[in-house]
Amino acid sequence: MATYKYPRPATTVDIIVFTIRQNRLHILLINRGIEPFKGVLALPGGFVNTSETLFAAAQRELKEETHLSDFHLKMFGIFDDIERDPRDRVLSVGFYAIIPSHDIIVEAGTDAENVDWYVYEDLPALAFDHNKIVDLAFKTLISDLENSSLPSKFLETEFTLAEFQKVYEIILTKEVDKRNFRKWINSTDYFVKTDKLKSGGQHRPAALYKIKSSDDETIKNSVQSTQNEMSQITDTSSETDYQQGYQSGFQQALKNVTNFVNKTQP
Amino acid sequence: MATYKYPRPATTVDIIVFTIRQNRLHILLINRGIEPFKGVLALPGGFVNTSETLFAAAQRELKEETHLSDFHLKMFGIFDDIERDPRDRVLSVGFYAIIPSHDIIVEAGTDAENVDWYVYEDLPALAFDHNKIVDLAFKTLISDLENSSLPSKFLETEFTLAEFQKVYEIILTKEVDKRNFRKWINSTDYFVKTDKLKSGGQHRPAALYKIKSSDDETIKNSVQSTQNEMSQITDTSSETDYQQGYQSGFQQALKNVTNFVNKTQP
DNA sequence: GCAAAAGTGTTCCCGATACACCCATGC
DNA sequence: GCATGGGTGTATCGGGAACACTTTTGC
Repeated sequence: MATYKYPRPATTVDIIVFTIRQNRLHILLINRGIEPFKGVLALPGGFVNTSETLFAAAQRELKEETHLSDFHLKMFGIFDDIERDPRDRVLSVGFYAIIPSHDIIVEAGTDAENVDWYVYEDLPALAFDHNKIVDLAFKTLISDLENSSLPSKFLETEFTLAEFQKVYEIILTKEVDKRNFRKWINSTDYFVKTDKLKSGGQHRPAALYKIKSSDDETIKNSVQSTQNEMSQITDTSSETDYQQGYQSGFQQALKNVTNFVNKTQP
Repeated sequence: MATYKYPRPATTVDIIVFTIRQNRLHILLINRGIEPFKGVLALPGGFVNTSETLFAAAQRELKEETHLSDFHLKMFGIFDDIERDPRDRVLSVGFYAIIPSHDIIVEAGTDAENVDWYVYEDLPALAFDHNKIVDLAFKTLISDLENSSLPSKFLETEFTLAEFQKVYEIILTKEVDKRNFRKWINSTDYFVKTDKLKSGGQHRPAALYKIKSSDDETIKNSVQSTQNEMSQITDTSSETDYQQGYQSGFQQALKNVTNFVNKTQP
């Protein structure tokens, strides 16, 4: 290894905060108050200190800039283009966060002139390579929908199945079959029907569901820990030559490893 | 954002080089020539310069320490435990490489007293948190077997189906059904039968296959580009509460995004 | 009673799996 | 001719997907 005296790239974290408002997926952006890209929209984020993990840095930055503190947080990528920051060599580690719609807090912090929500599908050009980071965040979010407990992070602790289904439909921009959706809900042991009902309009009240857990508060205010590891490099280019590998006879073996565990931490 | 004057973590790359020797999965380790962990086995790797991408750093380090230059290379994780390096705050980005068995070159470089192959299943305690890094590299390799073209990187450009099947069996430590395996080979359009045969012993010669590609050399000497992005945080802890998410009606949509493209670059 | 959303089962299809025998060659 | 690995097809099963009607409430 080289010594410690060489110039080293700096490291930042950038956070894509997803929420759903008015039936559309939104992300949180700041209007940059300083150069470079002053006045341009950018992701919340900032430099990583030497005394904190990447997760801690992401939590700290998001709190500083938006006063949000509890959310589902997940590392999804690293961005290392040499010229991605005009000032210096800066690596960035991307995180995405999910907050329920009712938790919306928008309050500019130190570095941000302005913080606001923007419709995901209609984003302008962002500072640095942040459009690229957002793209990968969204792709990761989509693939993470397979983790069943994830989409309920967009909702309050108790939710109707119609609301839950709507989350999928909004993110995927695709209609979902109600019967199959409910069949799947029952096939997992992730959700339980509470004995409460939600009445809303001139129709039959809907049963409220919640995540099955010994500790509801842990779920609601969770930050997803990943033991500081990530995997699965992705390529955002749109070649379609992916092909499934051979699985016969060892599909189970593959599944056991492929289906990474998601663990929450308080 | 903060200014650029704060102390910053250093960034290293560590590379797990996989190959198959004597029908067993091996990885390349160096016997560290310098403190800390002098005399202890460790992964090849080193510090990232400000003028290179993480991929370039991984290629450079591997070449410096092992004189290997052409290989399949993939980023799979980031390791940021605060105390992972006793000297300083050091982030490490993990890569794995695959080289065909016949390409084996072992030659100690600048920082390594010794470089050698070790059986994956029988590794000793390594320096730093390298055991943890190796664990995730292997898990990523397993899940990447679903990318069909990947396991052929362990072989020469032309290979028999028996050899190819053996690669799966060695890595998964599990027998694979020959008929289903060949059915799958034909169902993909990744491989083509050449008109060559390989005779080897008192039995019927086997047809040689190769990856279907317009440029065979590109495949053989490829370094996998990932546009410097990675995704899919994983957790090596062994909780088993993973659950598949609901897919009905939008499984295709999910698959299109989940099945990340693997792109090669010269 | 009627509008509006909640709730509920069955059938079809495809891909994954299990499984056994003949073929071509070297000696 | 026989030992050795190469090469081939069929039947079953399970999960994903498509699909329509009854139920309960508010007005």
